[in-house]
Amino acid sequence: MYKTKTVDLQEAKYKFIQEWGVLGSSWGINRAMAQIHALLMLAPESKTTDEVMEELKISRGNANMNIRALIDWGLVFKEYKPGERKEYFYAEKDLWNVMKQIAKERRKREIVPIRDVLAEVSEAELGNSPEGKEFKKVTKDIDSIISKFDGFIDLAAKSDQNWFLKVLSKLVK
Amino acid sequence: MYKTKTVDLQEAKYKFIQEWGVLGSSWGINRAMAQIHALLMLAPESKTTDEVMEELKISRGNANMNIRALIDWGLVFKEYKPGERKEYFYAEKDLWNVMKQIAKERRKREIVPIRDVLAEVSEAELGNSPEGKEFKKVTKDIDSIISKFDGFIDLAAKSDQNWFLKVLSKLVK
DNA sequence: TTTTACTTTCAAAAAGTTTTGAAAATATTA
DNA sequence: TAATATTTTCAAAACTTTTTGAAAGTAAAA
Repeated sequence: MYKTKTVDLQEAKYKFIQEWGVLGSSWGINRAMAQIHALLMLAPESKTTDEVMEELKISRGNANMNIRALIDWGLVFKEYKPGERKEYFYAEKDLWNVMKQIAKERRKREIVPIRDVLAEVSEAELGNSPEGKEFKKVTKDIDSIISKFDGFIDLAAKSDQNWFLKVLSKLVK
Repeated sequence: MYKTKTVDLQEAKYKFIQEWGVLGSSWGINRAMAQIHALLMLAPESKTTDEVMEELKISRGNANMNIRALIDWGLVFKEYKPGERKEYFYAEKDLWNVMKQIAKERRKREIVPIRDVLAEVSEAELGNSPEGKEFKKVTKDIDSIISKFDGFIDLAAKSDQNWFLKVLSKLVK
């Protein structure tokens, strides 16, 4: 087949997958989910559940549930191969699209709820005590920044990577 | 004292603190830590460990450890009051500074390690198999985007809120 | 229809994380 | 110095999340 230093590629893959798992956990994404995502991003071809189980040494249930979750997040897709009964899975590989997708989901799951609470709380009758005043000030301030971020994420999600990289380089130069 | 609808302020505070706790957990910050942060952000005056324990109904050990962690993250500060033996704590309230601080810490804890792995892995002898090629492509791509983010965070951390808001509004307008 | 291949579910187990509370350490006052 | 106030530590308990694996479900082939 291919004459490669197999050990090195396997080691490199392993290291990257482990680190992607660590990164995931500190962002509230479970290890298995992050590792499956890394594995599929690195794979030139789509993989079956059995391959994922085998390569990451995880159980069928675990593999199945986390592949579903990744599909749910729009980061992994299902594919059927002609003449094959098994389902194959492949990942979105463009990191820009990955980030856009994550931003969209997190916006829905996190920004929307906190803004709802802020809106609700801004209706409350808080009085004029120092406590009440401080509360108003801080929550108003928080809502103002969050709303700007929200607008930005919304915009970024509609734009392409090129636009974004231009913006970044203009800023950073 | 102050004639306020105490119930409403207390309720509003309670709701906000709870939600900040939920938000924290989905970003890998434990509930107590996020709640203490919220409590101190909303407080017009600095608070003692006992007040934090009392208001959030948590144990001394828990309060102590998480206040330390917040100090470690640069989000909470210690204050001594003349004639008092107790330590008082207050939070950074400017959300821009809070975010800058969090970005700085996360950069150190997360971006630096993943870039280290990417650098290490880019040195490996990967060969010319499809696997090796795909690995190189994907990791190179990831490093390129991460490095741009890294530069941006670094820049943002050195800038003030005004600069940032101007940038955002220019983009969003 | 029955068999076989494959996917999904979910209760129980394992692993991981957070919290408690009491004891030890430290600091301040008398 | 001893007594008191306060903070820190950390082992055990409580809680949460993740993982397993076997059973149930579904779909395709024989």
